[in-house]
Amino acid sequence: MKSPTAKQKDVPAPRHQSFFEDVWDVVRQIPPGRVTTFGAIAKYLGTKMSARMVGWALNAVHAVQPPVPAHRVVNRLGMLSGKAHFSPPSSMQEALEKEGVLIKDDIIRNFDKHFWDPSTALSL
DNA sequence: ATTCTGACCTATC
DNA sequence: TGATAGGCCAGAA
Repeated sequence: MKSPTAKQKDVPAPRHQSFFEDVWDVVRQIPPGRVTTFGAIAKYLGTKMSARMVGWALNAVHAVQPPVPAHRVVNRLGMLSGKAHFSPPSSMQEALEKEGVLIKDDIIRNFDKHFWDPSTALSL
């Protein structure tokens, strides 16, 4: 049944999930000990996607469920750009080191080695 | 309604 | 060689 005058606000059935959810979904698929970049996620979602939105998506991760391992997402240079947004900031580095990722000067060592590309991993 | 910013990346001068 | 501008979507003032 449906309410004639109801706006159906409890029916969150968007044709395509918000861009944010798409990003979170990809980030959640990042295996431990691996890291990815904003551009990689953006490119995987679509060329029309800009890396900027990926960052904004993670910006709203603070109240999303299930939790998103945003600490595995870094910029193309492998530097913990979002480190300052963690609580505490060192939490991001600790989380990565805990998974076996060496970090020096807020930059991931062997970044290309830990680099996890969704287009390749989730590649059809 | 408009304006601005935001954890980026790529291209061009 | 470095610096600058543009691009994309969403949320807040």
